[in-house]
Amino acid sequence: MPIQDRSGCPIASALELLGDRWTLVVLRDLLTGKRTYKEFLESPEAISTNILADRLRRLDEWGLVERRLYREKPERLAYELTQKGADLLPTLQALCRWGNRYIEDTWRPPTYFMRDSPSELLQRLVRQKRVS
Amino acid sequence: MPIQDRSGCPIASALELLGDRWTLVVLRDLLTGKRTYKEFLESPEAISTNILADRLRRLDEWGLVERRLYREKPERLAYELTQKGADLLPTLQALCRWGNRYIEDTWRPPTYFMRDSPSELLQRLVRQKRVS
DNA sequence: CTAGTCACTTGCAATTTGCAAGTTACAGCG
DNA sequence: CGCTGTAACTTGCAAATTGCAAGTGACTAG
Repeated sequence: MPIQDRSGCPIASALELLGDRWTLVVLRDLLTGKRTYKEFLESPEAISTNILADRLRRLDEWGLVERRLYREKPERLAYELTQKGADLLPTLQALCRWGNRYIEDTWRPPTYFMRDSPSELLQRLVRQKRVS
Repeated sequence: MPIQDRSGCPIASALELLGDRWTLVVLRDLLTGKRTYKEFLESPEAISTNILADRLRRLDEWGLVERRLYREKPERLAYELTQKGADLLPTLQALCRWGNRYIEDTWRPPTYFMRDSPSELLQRLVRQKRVS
């Protein structure tokens, strides 16, 4: 639970949700096509299960993702980015550019990740979902 | 102290330094002309003194700021952004745009903050320092 | 009937945070 | 000289958050 900020600063306010070690990593995964709890767990950063559940709950509460059953029996659910969530793409792109420039041995993300607009990327994710 | 990440992801790696509630708020202050410990403390978010000292130490260790005595007797020091630090401006700009769009009652930052390139802003800060 | 998968939750120790108070080094005033 | 004030911290400690391991419930496949 974050401190209530209410300074009115858009940056400080955004950090109430995003200002921790994991939330933006989950966002990165969502923006590169991951959709299930299991897929997030498989990322190389090895987030622990309770933290992941908590961050997904908060992303849902803030309206950056929506939970959607993609199969019943057995119940399986996917987390899908909303426009609000996808609109953090430019922030992640900028952060990524900085990381690539200043931190050694960081890999380059997929081309589409650095090139697409939030809406284009959202479309890409919808198409990908159809295929799988 | 952050977990050593070493996933190689530029985003996750950058979050080793930046992924907390306060570091980017201090960066925001630096990018809008604040330079001393006292000035950071006066920001409306009310960071506590031990956290501020720790974050400034880490920003220094990572090379995003440099400590500089601007007066001896009594010793007074200022924190000055390096190019590496100033190059986070695009990330903060993007985050700011997102905050203004999606979080209610957030104020608009100064025009130059949203318009300048990192180098232009750095120049602006140097000029400002001369005047004060 | 047994083992396996997915999506979690629970318990608990270790770390980090936030708050208050204290410290050091000097300056200015009477 | 003694006192108050300021800048830039540090220290102590309680409270909150994190990380790790183990457990749970619903179902499926063999």
